[in-house]
Amino acid sequence: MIKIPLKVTYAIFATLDLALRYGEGPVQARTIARRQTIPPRFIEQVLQALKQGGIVDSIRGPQGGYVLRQPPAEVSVASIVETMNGQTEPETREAGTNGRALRPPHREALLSRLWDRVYQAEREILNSVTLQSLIEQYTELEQQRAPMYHI
Amino acid sequence: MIKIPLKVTYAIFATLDLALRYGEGPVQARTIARRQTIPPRFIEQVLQALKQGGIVDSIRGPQGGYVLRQPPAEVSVASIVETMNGQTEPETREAGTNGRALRPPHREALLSRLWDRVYQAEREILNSVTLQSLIEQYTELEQQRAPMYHI
DNA sequence: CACAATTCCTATCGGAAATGTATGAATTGA
DNA sequence: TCAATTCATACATTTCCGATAGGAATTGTG
Repeated sequence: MIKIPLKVTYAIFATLDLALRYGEGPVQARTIARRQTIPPRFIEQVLQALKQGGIVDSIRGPQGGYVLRQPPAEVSVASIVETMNGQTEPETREAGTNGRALRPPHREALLSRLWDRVYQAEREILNSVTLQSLIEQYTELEQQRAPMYHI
Repeated sequence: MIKIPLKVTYAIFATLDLALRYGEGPVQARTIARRQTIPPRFIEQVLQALKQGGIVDSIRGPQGGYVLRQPPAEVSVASIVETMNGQTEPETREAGTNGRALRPPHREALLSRLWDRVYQAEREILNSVTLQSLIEQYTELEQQRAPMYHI
């Protein structure tokens, strides 16, 4: 029931792709797009945002591409989500001041306290998950599927 | 950073308005709209949704209106939020199946697990808050503002 | 029964946001 | 110099959200 923008999902898969090749030099946007089935021209914008957020670095020119700025264990999903969300805020519309007659001021405060608690809980969870732990979970799942193939 | 639809805020204030008059007979949509500064024609839709969700009951005809279906202590904010969110789902679009080349199936599972955890945490918080407790918090805040006036 | 008050149903609309496409400029290794 | 790549920006399309509108259905009251 939670609404996760596609943009965020793309960003996680893209950084996950980079995490799997961490230390092996830059990966091109096109390559990530192909492997992760993300629209090629769209992923550029996602990577731009991730660069602005300090998640990835970029190398221009031939053989250029993108690399994770920090090792996968240092990159929390929270930082990715926050980066992708906090992108576009042209005007902080103040909902509630649209007409006249502001209700008692506490009315608004009541709910923002509640939303704050929810947001806080969300952040704690996403902060505890890193690209590294995601990869580990992933390989676990893979092994459950085809168990002991390597023995 | 969390995006709470106005619809949800309206729904909470509307039910809160009903909670304050619980047991005193139906309240008309127009009355709630005026008191809570909500667009009159819009609140009808909100109340419709709340009715579909089993939160309120409606009485038609003159002197009709809306009433809470259960006492305020029994109505959790979670039930209101879920009712208002789960409204419009024409088709559960499966992101990722749009072209060809499904990625390894676990890739999707990985994230849905994560979102599930987040959603779960949110639900636990919202489940612990009822209209009754909101009212109590509200009057507490009011008394802090103008303390001891009644002594 | 007639009437008016109310809920109920459904369509529509404008603007904003999300998603995706397009074009070309800037950078840089070879 | 050239080609591969990122970078910047604008544009198009679709979907969602908040809101408005018109009238149908229900029902208490005189």
